[in-house]
Amino acid sequence: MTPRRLARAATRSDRPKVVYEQLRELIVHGRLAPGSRLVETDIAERFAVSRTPVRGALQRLRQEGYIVDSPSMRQSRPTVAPLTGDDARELFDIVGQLEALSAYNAAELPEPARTALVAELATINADLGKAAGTPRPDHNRLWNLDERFHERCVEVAAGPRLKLLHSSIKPQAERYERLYVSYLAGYMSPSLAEHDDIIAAIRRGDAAAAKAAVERNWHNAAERLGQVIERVGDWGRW
Amino acid sequence: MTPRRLARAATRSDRPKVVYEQLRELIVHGRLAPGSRLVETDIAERFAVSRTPVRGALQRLRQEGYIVDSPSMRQSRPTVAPLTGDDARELFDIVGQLEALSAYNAAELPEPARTALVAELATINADLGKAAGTPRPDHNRLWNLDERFHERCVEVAAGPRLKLLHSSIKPQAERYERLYVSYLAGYMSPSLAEHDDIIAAIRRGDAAAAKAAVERNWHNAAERLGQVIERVGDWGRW
DNA sequence: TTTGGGGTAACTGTATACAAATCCACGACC
DNA sequence: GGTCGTGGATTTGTATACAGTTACCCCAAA
Repeated sequence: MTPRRLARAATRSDRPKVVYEQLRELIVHGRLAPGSRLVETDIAERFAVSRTPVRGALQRLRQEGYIVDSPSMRQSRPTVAPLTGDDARELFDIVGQLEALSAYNAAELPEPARTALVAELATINADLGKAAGTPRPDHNRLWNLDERFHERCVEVAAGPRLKLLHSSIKPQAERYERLYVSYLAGYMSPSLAEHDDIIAAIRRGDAAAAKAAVERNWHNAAERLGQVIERVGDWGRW
Repeated sequence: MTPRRLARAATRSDRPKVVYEQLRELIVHGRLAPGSRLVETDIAERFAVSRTPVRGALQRLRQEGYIVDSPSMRQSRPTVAPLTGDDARELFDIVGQLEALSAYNAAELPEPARTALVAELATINADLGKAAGTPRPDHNRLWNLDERFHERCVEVAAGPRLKLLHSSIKPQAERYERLYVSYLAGYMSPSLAEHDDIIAAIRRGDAAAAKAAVERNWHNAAERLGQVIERVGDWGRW
């Protein structure tokens, strides 16, 4: 990957966005470990831009929770946010609440769109079941399918505000999911059943049930993940 | 008010924050009308700082939804976000979901804290009832009490992430509430009863009920507000 | 009177120089 | 040997100059 050229080639007003996306990618995929210090000048040099667009990207990452300021001093020293069990639980509950609202709206969608969505979700979940059933499941594929399942509801049914919020928070859950997906692969079958509940509720237009089903799915996921984290240990704390 | 001196006196690393807070205050209180253009140079001059901290403040306001970019062009021209019925409904539902999660946690609080919170909420709601019962209610006082009622749950029971999210979204609901509070004063009694439901659920430690009660409260508030907006007309659109 | 085009003014994006504040290491003194 | 202080290096915060783009205004022509 050659970030230098990407950022340079970017048109004027996209530079902060490009830097933001690249950094986020690095954080989510763990290439920037929790606790790492982010130095403006280093980043600027690395992407071949000045500190100005870098500042924009960092501020956004900070506001969205990907990076935090070192606790000690008044002058802010941004570091990659740590991954802890408590944070995971809170984060998953929040994402669950937001996606639950989407599901609520999805269940109230007018008829042609709703059936289409249900069909789509059913297909994805079936694929997910098949992928999980194989002897050595492809973790990346599992994650992608699960991701798409949740994403579709939001894309179709959420309003602009909800979409914005979701897109800024969801990737942070991705940090945890990507790290622990190998440990979580064994817990797929309850998740599959929960997805079926969601689909059924949306199909019959039962908004309250759809909402509750999504909340359950995420709350259970938080519990499963929390247990795994406690077993394996936190990252970025000691 | 003399913003010049405020921003100047602020210590180095607080300047963007001060500008942010002042601008947000102006927007929330309607002194900056929906659709107004925000020009970096003007703001910088007004607060007697350079464009750099102003940019930080604007970026934050944009990300939180207080300002939007003029629809047409690639270069961003920030304007104060319009107020519409649809947006109000979506916004209130989101805030409701977040506060519902807080209430859920509040109902699971360990014992000394929970009783204290319940007592506090009961007092506030009683004051609210008294204030609403007087012949010519003080709208500002009504709003403050209602605000405090909702705020306490979050302060006591929410985790750091939830608090952060809430503090960035809630003031946007405030924009609507402050504008329409005079029209909404007549609808206080259902809201009072809904508050009582919340208090009762937390008191008996019924987390699910507390969550549902908060969601109902906000969803109904969204409906009441939506009707008022449709009657009175949107702001910032025509 | 309205519409189209060109030119100018205004505003934002970027880069960079400078100032202030913190951290780190080294050394002196107890 | 340990601890505290001081000086330099590092890094962020701020201001400002410059470049590129957009919008607006004015004037001419239909």
